[in-house]
Amino acid sequence: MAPTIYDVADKAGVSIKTVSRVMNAMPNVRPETRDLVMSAVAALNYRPNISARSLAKARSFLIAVFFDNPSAGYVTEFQLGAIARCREAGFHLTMEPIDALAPDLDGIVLPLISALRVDGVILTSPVSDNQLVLQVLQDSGTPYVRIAPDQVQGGAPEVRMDDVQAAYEMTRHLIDLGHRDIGFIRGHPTHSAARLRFDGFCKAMADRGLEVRDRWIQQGFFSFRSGFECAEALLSASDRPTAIFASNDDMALGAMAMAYRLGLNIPNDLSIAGFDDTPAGSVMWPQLTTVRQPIFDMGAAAADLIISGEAKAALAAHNCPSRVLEFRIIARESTAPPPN
Amino acid sequence: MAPTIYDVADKAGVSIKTVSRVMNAMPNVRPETRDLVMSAVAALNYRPNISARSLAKARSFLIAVFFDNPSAGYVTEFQLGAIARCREAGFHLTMEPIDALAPDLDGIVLPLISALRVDGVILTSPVSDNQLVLQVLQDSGTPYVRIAPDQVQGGAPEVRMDDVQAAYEMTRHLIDLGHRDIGFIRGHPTHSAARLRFDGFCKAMADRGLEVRDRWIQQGFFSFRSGFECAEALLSASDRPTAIFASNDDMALGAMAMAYRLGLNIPNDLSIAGFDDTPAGSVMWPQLTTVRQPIFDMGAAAADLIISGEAKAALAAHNCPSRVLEFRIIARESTAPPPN
DNA sequence: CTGAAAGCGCTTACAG
DNA sequence: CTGAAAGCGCTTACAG
Repeated sequence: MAPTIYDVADKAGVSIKTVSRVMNAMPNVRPETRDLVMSAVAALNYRPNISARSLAKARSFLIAVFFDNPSAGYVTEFQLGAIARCREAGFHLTMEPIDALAPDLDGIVLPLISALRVDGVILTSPVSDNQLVLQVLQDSGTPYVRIAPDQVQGGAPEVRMDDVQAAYEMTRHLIDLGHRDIGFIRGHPTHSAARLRFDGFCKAMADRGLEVRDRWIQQGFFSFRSGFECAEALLSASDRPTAIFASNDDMALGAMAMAYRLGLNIPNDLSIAGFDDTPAGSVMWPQLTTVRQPIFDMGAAAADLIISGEAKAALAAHNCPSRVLEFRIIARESTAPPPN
Repeated sequence: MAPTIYDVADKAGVSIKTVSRVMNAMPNVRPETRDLVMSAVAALNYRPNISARSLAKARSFLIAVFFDNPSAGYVTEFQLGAIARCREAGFHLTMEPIDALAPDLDGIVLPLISALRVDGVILTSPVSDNQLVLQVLQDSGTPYVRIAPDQVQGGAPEVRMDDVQAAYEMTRHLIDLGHRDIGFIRGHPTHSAARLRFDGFCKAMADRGLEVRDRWIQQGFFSFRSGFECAEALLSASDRPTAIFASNDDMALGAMAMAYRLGLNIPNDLSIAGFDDTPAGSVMWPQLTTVRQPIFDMGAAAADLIISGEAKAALAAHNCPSRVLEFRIIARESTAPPPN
């Protein structure tokens, strides 16, 4: 039904090998021969069968993303970036949700990679720090890329941004506005970025000789609800902070909702800053001051590391080249000087 | 490197055909033979190579989702449902964002299906009403499923819910609380569900003899920002409605933000209702009254229609069996009787 | 109930 | 610069 390489070869009057050469942009084809083949391809509307190609090359042109992330905005944005790069190279992306706490985790992961024979796997945080998953990948010889991992570990490239520095600069932004009493909402404990952002916050406070009060540090989980609840703990006492720095946008929005509930005006009574620059933050009122994290670009970079073969090379050499992407502080309307 | 069907056959002392029979759960295998094969499979940790199987069977075990949706929450939830069903059946999902306005849309879609040879395509709204995409799929003989389509059209099964009835019941809920002055925020004009929800609203109002004022109907786009802006138009005049029914949760949350900005208390001064029951709505304060749409189940149903072969049958018979899933009105804290 | 042979549509050495 | 042959790892008729 669909035309095969034989049909194209017949029509062009060449061998299938020559068609293969043209389709794969290999050298040693005369321009005229090439044109002949291309015409036949166009006339028949031929596309190579990816299964046949996969079988012959022992490659699948398929990249899997293992994820376990509470933020739909993050997942979607990352996915879009990875797909963009895949499309340029004729690759496809398959999304595989992974429950890190599943009892038979390797029973889930192993079939995934051994049946599909993906050319590579992208691990978003916190799966990027799951030792069992890393081990299975390593043992099976599957190239993989770790996103924002915690521990440096050989065998796979890393894609990350400088979370410490970003949190440092955002804290600095609040301090420069005049805030001295700053509350902090920590991120999900299993995500290493959560720890790094907290480190950056503490460092900035210490550098200016400002006190980090225990009561003003709250443990969140990257969800809107946790931000809502942490803000209540932060704001209900009489000695409340004049600014809150939340470790991601979802929690910042939760904090904002709680502030409204308590009758506080933002930013006049309270400044709020987030982290991520997800779409919701830029349309919330007032617009959220946040750190722009290049999530789309991180997805594209991760796909590129697999497509380019760097991930495979890292696996063989057991090293971990890393790509560090740029962030940017986005000062919008949710932060202002403290009252009085 | 990875064990093949020959390795298993050798170890079990049978032919590869018998191994194939066991792996595919086909009849005519003696229990003892079956056990022999299973032991060999376990011992070698054998998994059939999906590329080889695809090539031989002319099937890919791959399902593509074509989407073009502004709501990350919707996309992720749908994807999770589809993946759950795929995993049971050894299928995988590849996500393909489609820009309906791309100038060379068929140049994008055609390679996608002819190279991958997916076993089926799931079209979420509004791609499910894109005539060009439908035509390409139909011509190529690729089974597909349409989610919440507008026009009934032969060739593919549909998965939908009764948007008219759901909007009708939600409007009824507001009327029963005592509201007579109800504003409505319409959804994105290219999504057929947007029109159906508006129809349900109008029907409920008419059935109770209530007036639908032009000024109280606003055109939104399913985004937080559009809900925010529509609510401003609705609430800034002196004769404002006592309740707002937004066509999705994102817009309802936008309306809520605007109400706060204008100093209105929810639900005492103003009731707000949404549609979808996305996670954000249930943690916002006050929790959003909304329609629970079974997005996860719709994803699972769509995958099932392809895996079970119903989509293929529909293509051959040129009919369109439909699966209509149940909704539920979730009355939470954002709606209450009108003031006075 | 089980097996030997051919074929799915490509690519990879190997010749020339 | 081009081609004939073998092989990737499965499944599908066809025998027995």
